[in-house]
Amino acid sequence: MAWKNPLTTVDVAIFTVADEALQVLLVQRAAAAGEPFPGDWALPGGFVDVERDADLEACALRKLREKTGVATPYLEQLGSWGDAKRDPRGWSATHAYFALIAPAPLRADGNAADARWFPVSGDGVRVKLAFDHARLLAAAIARLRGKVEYTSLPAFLLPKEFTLSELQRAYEIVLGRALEKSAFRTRVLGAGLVEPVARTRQGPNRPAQLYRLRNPRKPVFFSRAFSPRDA
Amino acid sequence: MAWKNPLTTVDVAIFTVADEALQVLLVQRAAAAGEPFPGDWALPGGFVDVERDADLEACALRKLREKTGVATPYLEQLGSWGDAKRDPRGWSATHAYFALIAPAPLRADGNAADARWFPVSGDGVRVKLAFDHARLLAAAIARLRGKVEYTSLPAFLLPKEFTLSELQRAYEIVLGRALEKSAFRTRVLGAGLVEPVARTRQGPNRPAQLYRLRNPRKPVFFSRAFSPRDA
DNA sequence: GGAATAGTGTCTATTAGACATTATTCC
DNA sequence: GGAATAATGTCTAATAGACACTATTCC
Repeated sequence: MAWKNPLTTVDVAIFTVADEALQVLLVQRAAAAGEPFPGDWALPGGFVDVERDADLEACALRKLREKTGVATPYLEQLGSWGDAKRDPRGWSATHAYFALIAPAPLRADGNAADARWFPVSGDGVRVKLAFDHARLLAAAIARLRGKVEYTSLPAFLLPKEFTLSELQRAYEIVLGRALEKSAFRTRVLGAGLVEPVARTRQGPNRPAQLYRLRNPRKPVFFSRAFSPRDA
Repeated sequence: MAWKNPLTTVDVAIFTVADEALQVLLVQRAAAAGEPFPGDWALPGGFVDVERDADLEACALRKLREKTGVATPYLEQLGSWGDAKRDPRGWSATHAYFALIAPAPLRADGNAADARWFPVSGDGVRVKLAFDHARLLAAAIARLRGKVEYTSLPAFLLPKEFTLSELQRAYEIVLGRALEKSAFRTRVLGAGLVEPVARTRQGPNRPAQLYRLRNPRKPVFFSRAFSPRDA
């Protein structure tokens, strides 16, 4: 192989919903000499380890597990970005994924000395990101918002059991706009996306039926988007 | 960098519609000694050239141009596949794209001694493909079929000017099922996807209005899929 | 006029959206 | 009973699908 070969990394945009906001997990880069973007915040990621990672998805899952302990997220490939300039060390290409998980405490161990949830505002976060991660994150947010219009993705941002109101709230947080309750329920129940469990959520008011995903691995696609009106 | 780094390639699934079928462009691999999969058919692609390719998309466009001469196709990133075994030369990752172009004569020059259109049948072609290209091609076909339900992608498989009947036929070929004429026209015209040009297609019957894309760069997304009935 | 395809009109069924109403709990 | 949220019902507007019908060319 007489070829100069690009560097290969995997980065993961990990989302959840907490505190009434969409949150993304960022890690702080080491301040060691020679490291690019020392101290900056970045999406969890890094070089593919050809000894440990069987394939790209396994690599993404490993990075997610190292930061959150979550082993079975919703994981989707976002795309890849590669050019001569995005990494000061040379021509590099990253395989970007995005993951949706229920709110989870972060693992402080390992090399992830500093991992934190950041609320999403607009098409990014308020801190400057390393590499071209602002671009990756914007793409992840756009993909998520786009798919939420016609899929069940927000269900993966919630704990295993949830009420329809909580699900609707997750949709509204990601979309940034209110949805009509009746239409929302008809749609969700009609799609067979969830099934009721024999428990209710108690509160200072009428208890709410709890549901769980009928298929916790696969999202459901609706044949119509929400609010075609504004389209 | 003490890292063993994966090999990096770009592959492109190039589609068109001709002879009443969806066609994909394949190239025959060299039979030289040491080359993997000698003589097998494969998607056009190969190693990223860090000297010539500014970024991944430029690399994909270069490969498309080398085979077809087309410079401005509809080009979309399909995803990436990387693992330890897909290339006998070592851990490799490919960035896959898919392109839609109007029927075009192939360029016989260059290293593409043998490039041919193959009709798509089912989720692939009838010849055995090199590497994991059968998997890539199946993913490309699935993506195309899926998006055709709710986008204007088939318009990119036609020449610059076309009639609504020709556009409908392109949809039907990709989808593999008939569409209702009236609903189709209402939808296409209502979406403002095309605009009439001051010419008609003559034939042994009533001439048909010719249209062109209003925006030849960007696809249109419909808010509803075709035939939600069967969904 | 006949064949062939282009293009339009009418009707119905489905369903999202808006909004009102009823239901069930805690205090 | 009052507050709060859950859950359902009713009405309307939009539109896809089915299918019939009209229009325009060549022969």
